[in-house]
Amino acid sequence: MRDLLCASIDRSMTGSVVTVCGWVAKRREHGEHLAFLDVRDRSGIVQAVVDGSVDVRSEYVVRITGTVSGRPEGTVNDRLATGAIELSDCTVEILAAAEPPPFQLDDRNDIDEQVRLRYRFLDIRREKMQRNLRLRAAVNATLRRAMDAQGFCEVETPLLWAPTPEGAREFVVPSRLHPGEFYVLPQSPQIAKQLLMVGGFDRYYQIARCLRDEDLRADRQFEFTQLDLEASFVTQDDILAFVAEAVLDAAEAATGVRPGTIGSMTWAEALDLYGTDKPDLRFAMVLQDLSAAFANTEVKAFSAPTVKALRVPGGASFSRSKLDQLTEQAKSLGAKGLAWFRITEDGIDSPLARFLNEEETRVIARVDDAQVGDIVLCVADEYTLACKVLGTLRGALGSPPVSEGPHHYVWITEFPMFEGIDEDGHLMAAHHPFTMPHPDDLDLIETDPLKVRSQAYDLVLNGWELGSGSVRIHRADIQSRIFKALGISDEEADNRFGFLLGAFKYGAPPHAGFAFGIDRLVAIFAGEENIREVIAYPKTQSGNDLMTGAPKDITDRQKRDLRIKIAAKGS
RNA sequence: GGACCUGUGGUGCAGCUCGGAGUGCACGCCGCCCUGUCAAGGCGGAGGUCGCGGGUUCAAAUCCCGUCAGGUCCGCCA
Repeated sequence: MRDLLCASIDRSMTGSVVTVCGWVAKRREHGEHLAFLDVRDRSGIVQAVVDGSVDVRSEYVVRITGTVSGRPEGTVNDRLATGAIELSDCTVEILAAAEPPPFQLDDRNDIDEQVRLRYRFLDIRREKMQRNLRLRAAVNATLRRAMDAQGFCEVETPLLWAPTPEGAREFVVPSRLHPGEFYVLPQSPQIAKQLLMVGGFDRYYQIARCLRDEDLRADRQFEFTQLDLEASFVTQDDILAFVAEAVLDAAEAATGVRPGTIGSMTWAEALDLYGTDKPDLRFAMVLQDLSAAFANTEVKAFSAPTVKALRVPGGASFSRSKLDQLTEQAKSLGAKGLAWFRITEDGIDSPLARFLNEEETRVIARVDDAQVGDIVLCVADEYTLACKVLGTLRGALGSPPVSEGPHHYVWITEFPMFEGIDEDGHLMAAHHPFTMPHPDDLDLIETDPLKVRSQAYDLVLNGWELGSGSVRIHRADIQSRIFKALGISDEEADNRFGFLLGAFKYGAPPHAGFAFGIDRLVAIFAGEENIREVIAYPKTQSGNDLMTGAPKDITDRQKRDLRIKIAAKGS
């Protein structure tokens, strides 16, 4: 139907007759005998010179046959890849007429996302969406190649799985053949892939769709895509190397530059220095611990187990209302307040300045090599809270836009095994209950469980958590000690994970794995703040698909088959 | 479940504080003119439930209450 793509036409083809197909991106009218058409296909646009009587308008689908010609002198368009040539003596065949689209596809105006999503099929015709989705395809292809090259075998796992009421809320699928019983859509192929290890697929991967019925965010959709992998007879370091190879290959494919090796820090270091387990390393602003200097302070606001400080470069110019707003933010995160100290020519400017003794003043003024014009923010509280509050402020005040700055990858290792206590007084697993504790901490499971580190690790890029993984427990004795710590009885464990634990009795190899979000990775590669920009058909924050209208009612027949009745609201 | 922001011809915005005729800008659309444009240009034109409902008022896009939709965030996401 066509010979080549619009943007592939160049000077070397001058004189030849070619046929292209595409959409009319723009028509420029010059009277009865001359009009210019920009014809667009997936490659770009080429200009066709046609008679003014040719009746095609924006977004008509056309097939144009014309002679490749150099443009007359002085009419070359340097801003266009094909700006030196045009198609002349054109025959225009209208393959499909088109109504004017509900919004312009030329990026001249911003478009409300509501409108874009309602007409997503038009939105993805736009150059930016074409670029983003093709970037995503290139990343997928690279990831597959990298995993294949490392000896991994792609295995598909079921979308219809058994309910495992643990972790994220699952999407439920009613069974027609077994009315009253349900499948769930997997929040991840976690158990399936561990069973693959028992099954002897010692290097598994999959580009897997995962589904979680939790509230949506800029970086979270109901359904998202992960590069999921698992391997047997490997250490944590092996897994990190497999993943790094795939991610760095993808980065190279996406950006043209292969990043250096991925550094790492422990979870405890990340919390201490950055106040978060997903630090954005594109900028410095490291938290400082002033607890020692304020151990015996007279300043009431600072009489707390921990005093943490954050220097904000240039922050001395913050207005009082800006500081009030930061204080409110700190309070909403659980802090009792936020102390601030402007570093000025004349010393420290702060409501608290007159309460500080000489040594304390000196310490404040030296935080993170503070300079005149900076501001130092302090939170005094329990250690973890102080870190997290300042970590959040650090991100809010320091993080550049997604599209800016280098790509700074970092491994976060040695996550705690347990975090907090649930309503029933049981410890909660920080990762999941099959995570192997750190070998040095096995003795602490029963004595000091909150100190137990795990062999769980995250990959973080520019403040985004890309993914996480762990070495799994393959020994029944350790598993039962973890279940015990979590308050999961033998019966309960059997009920929830019986088929996994049962399978492990038949020879479970030591294994470990990882999964990372491709949506997030591609969004960062594309410089997008929102993963919807790299997903063809995303849902809104309230879980609606504005194009299809989903979710929707089903027919009475469908309900009858499934024996489903909708209860009245509030019942 | 909660907080905040947004909603005005097809699209993007201004108008809203301080109520006074649907007023304006850019793009698009339709018609006419135009033989070298490429953000083409010129002339003319059509196009509105100011998200929806209620209230205050002589009078509401504008003030108040409620509600819906979209967004950002908190909770949630083992």
